[in-house]
Amino acid sequence: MAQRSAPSTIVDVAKAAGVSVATVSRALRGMDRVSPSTRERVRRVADELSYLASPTATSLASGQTRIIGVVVPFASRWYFASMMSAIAKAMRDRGYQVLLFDVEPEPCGGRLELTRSMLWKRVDGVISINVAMTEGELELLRGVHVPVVSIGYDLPDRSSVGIDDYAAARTATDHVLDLGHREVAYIGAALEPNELVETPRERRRAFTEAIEKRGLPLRDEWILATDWTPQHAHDLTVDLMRSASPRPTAIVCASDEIAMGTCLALTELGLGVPEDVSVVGIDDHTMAGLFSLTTVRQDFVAQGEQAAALLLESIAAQERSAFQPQRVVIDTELIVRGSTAPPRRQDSDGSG
Amino acid sequence: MAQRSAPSTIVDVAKAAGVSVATVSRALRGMDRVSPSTRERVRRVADELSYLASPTATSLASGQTRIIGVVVPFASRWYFASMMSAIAKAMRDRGYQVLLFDVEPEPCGGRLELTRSMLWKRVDGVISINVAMTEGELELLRGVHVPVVSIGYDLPDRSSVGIDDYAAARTATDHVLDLGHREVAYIGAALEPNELVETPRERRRAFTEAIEKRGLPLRDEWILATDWTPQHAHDLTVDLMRSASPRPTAIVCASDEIAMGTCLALTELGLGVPEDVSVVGIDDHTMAGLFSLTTVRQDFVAQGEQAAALLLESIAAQERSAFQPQRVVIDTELIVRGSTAPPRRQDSDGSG
DNA sequence: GGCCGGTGTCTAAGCGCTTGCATAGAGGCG
DNA sequence: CGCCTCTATGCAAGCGCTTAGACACCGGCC
Repeated sequence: MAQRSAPSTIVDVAKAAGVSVATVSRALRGMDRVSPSTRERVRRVADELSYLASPTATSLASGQTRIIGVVVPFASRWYFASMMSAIAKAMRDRGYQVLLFDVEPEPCGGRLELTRSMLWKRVDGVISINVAMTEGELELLRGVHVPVVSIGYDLPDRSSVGIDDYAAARTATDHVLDLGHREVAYIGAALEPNELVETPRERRRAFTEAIEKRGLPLRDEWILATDWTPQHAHDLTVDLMRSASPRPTAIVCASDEIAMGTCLALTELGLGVPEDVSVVGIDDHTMAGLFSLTTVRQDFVAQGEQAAALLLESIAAQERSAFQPQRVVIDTELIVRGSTAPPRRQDSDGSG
Repeated sequence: MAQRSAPSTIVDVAKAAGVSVATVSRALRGMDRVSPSTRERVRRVADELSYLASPTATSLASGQTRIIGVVVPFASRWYFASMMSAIAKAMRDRGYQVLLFDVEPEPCGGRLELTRSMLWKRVDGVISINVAMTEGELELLRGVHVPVVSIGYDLPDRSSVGIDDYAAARTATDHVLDLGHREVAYIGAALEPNELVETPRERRRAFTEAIEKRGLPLRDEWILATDWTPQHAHDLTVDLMRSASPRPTAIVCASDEIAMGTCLALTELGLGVPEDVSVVGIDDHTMAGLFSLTTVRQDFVAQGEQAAALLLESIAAQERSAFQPQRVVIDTELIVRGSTAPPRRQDSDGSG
């Protein structure tokens, strides 16, 4: 007589357990005001009927979807994919699922903007990874009362997690400086027009300040800006090494992908890494080991965890309307591999 | 008097337009049995109230979530991230959102299995990218009546899209063979225990058959299997080139990531690509150009589009309970870059 | 003029939960 | 022994939509 076809609802469980649906709901969700024996019985019956609360019904009634959105500018790029994956895992552990908002720009035209229909009553919160939110989007998010935490940059009145970009780039630069390099170039990222995104600026500032701190000359033509792609970095490196005289003996890269492009370019030009040129990156990319790349590692898992935690806090706080934004900074770590070494002894030193 | 705070519901629109909620629902969803004038009025009122149907309520009432799940074994790897991104875009164009099911194996233990709670009443369908479904999962999917389309492999009684793995690998192999290479190695992927996943097997078979077709000897020790990572490919390449005698003059790789690992290894060993060894891959990875990699390109956008289309068909067909699985094969294309060239003239040819 | 088939619209019954409030017992207390 | 306080449970009103079926109205037809 048991209906194997139709999945059982809370009503079935209530009937089978001889209680009201309200009690079933309470019992199964671990709320108080349910006697231990009733709870146990309800649980057993629910199990037997392999009852599972309908998420859509639950959402409608409770107003919560247990889904969060993750906004990324380029879902297929390594950094974003890695971060997304880390977030998805952290969220899964907390009982949430992740909706993908890939706002990658179409060939023509700017990136996709978040809309009310993507968010409203759809997600309990949003994690935005390094995407410069427009003023309109920020207002939208405020309007639909969706908490946000940002990764990699800060949003007004929102929690955020990220690494210390300045410190990471400073560590990378100081590393080659400590090895004795004095002719050091920097390949970074183009500065974003959006003021909120500080990574390109901060990393570059760290580089220039590290150079200046040692009293070394700062050459503008040795500070290059990419679109973060290895290809672009490759091309810039070729130009740089062809035209510069003297040539830099070390190149600090704002990311490992940039560094990989640079390494490939150097090899192509017949320059040895690190014999002729040292290269250091930031990230600890999956392929960094392959390139023997010295780098400053950032921890995706930790960032995903923190972002998840902060978002849930924001959600909870919103309900109590008692929200205090927080900033969490995750440590980075210098990983020394084979792409950096002291500069080759110069026959001409210039000094004296 | 207008409540800017509370978002308007269908009831508000109905009142303001002087019709019943049923009419609003019909009018807004473009159903028939609504007079043009009424429809127009309802539309205008809805606009004015900036009404948006609550997705949770709609889902509860209609039984559809307009969300699909994408199952990937490693969300952060390039292939999966690219495919996911393509799917997300194709689905977005069709009014669906994408829920991420990253089933990446934990350090210890197998991969995460899909559960009823991840699927039931949550997604209208699932696209599974190259993940070997267990028998339990297949049954689960059947049980919850969630249509599935698979990418990169076939599932019994379900639609699928993919490239012709055999043809792709055959093209790659024939390419180096046509260039005159006779000492050719293959670095592929370990064969999956799951019978459904044929990519590793098919690509390898294409290689061996191409070799045999030309009457060339097949050396087992020149057929290597990786876990798809460049690092593994790198290590295998180093071993191969150190131990083999004679050495292969060309290496066919089952993917571009493998090919990149191989190229890096060769460079490290002081071997030129393509002067000493030609390398060909499959995929046309974002970084393939950087490595000047000759490769067989596969089109992610087309695959994502097709998968989306097939899934929507499956969903529609399921409602009419008239489903016919389909298999769509997307063409691949040889992209010749600089990593392949005729073999260097051998002083010893061995022949006669 | 009565009958009929369309249209356009409404009524109301769900969809399957959550939750505020009412209530029935069970003790504890004076 | 009556009264009050708690605790465990039930009742029922939502949550905001979809949709089957009822119904009114209209013109056309014999």
